[in-house]
Amino acid sequence: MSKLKELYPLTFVDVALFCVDEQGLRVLLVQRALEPEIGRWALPGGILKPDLDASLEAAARRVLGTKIGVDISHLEEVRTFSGADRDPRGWSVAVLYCALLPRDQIDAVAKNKVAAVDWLDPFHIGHRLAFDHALQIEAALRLLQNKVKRNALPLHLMPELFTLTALQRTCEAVLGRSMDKAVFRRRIKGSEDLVETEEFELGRQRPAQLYRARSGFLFE
Amino acid sequence: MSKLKELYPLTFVDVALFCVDEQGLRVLLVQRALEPEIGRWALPGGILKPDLDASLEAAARRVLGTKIGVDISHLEEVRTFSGADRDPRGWSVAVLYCALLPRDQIDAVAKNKVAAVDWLDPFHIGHRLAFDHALQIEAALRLLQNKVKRNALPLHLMPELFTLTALQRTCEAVLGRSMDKAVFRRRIKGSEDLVETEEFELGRQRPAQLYRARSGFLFE
DNA sequence: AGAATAGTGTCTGTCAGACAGTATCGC
DNA sequence: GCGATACTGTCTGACAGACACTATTCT
Repeated sequence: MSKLKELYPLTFVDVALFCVDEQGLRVLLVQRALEPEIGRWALPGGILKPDLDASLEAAARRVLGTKIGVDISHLEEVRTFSGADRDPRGWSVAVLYCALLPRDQIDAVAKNKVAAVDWLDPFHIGHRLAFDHALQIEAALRLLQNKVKRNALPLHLMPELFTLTALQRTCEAVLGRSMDKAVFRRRIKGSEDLVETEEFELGRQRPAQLYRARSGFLFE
Repeated sequence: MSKLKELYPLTFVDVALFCVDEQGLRVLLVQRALEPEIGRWALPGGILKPDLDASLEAAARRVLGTKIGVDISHLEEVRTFSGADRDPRGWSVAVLYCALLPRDQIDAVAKNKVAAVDWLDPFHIGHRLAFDHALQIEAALRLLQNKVKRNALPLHLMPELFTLTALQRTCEAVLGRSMDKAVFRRRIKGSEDLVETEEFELGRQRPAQLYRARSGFLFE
């Protein structure tokens, strides 16, 4: 078996699942129930199973389903992490994926097969994480921020119907800075992915028009 | 052994090595000397060897050295390709890297351990390629183009000293379209990575000032 | 002088940032 | 009316595209 490890790397998939709540941007972490790094917080992840998985992306989707009970359509590869030292079990490859969860489905996360799950601020993780997962979160966060900087709309983070102000708050949460309202609206008005509805969100003030994402929209 | 294949994927690294010659942008392909896909053209690549390689990127660097005798400092991961069907030897993962070769080192390519090597136009590959390498070239090309579109300067493609016109021709070769000279110069004048020299390239016409890349520059 | 290429000046439209203004609700 | 939030108008500076212009070499 030790001979095997010299020939075949262990292959993992890890997922950085982001959402936005009242506190801002959040990333899902799970507390490890097994060695190695037992008790430490980590990104949800698992071993690639060639007999079960059609691809690495499919493996990531399976892991999200079995470990935390969520079904995410939109997964994007971030990059790989590899080497002999990143996991005590041996030479390993981890392929990191980034995923976004709509803010009205935050509570849908179950905790199958893990000790605990929690949403944490990716800008200030309070824990010392397992393996190289602090690095992984940083890489996923940067990918997400770069896309939003390039005017991609993170509509996967929004509920079915949302106001433009809510969308702006979401982009601000991702970037970690506030934006000018008029500038933001002017920029996104041209987007094909944004569909106006006839509905309004009522509140204590002037009602805000509701929008929805175009079906089949991409986060690009 | 067949049991093994159900547990461990084969892990490959492939490299799309680009250069620019008089014809425009080129990508390096090698003709396979072994089964599977013997005789077909493919990107240079090889199996990850955990006992030799410190990381996937190191593996890519080793493959470039042993197969075609070039030593490339700058490697960038593009993405992974995976699944049961992409290689007849079994469930596999291929991690694709992109690399750039200076135009004055084009002839440095040797052909160790492969039947033949050739530089081909990545926009119009004439051959039917091995595995999913046509897809891989497309992905690497898009990465390269996107960086140049975002005003990154592909200085790794340039020789030690070069004129601004030569740099523009290189960018045009990458993008596959021509650019306005004044616009191009205005844009790159602000770049920290571009260092003016006192030397000039003499020719049949007005001499052109020579530039060099700042040492430690990044392609971003 | 003329050809050829290096390099610059300028007009125009577009868009981001900043900020103030108007509109429409609940109370 | 007042507070609060939605939404819009406008000024300004930066920059891209287009294109014409000047500069410097060789023959």
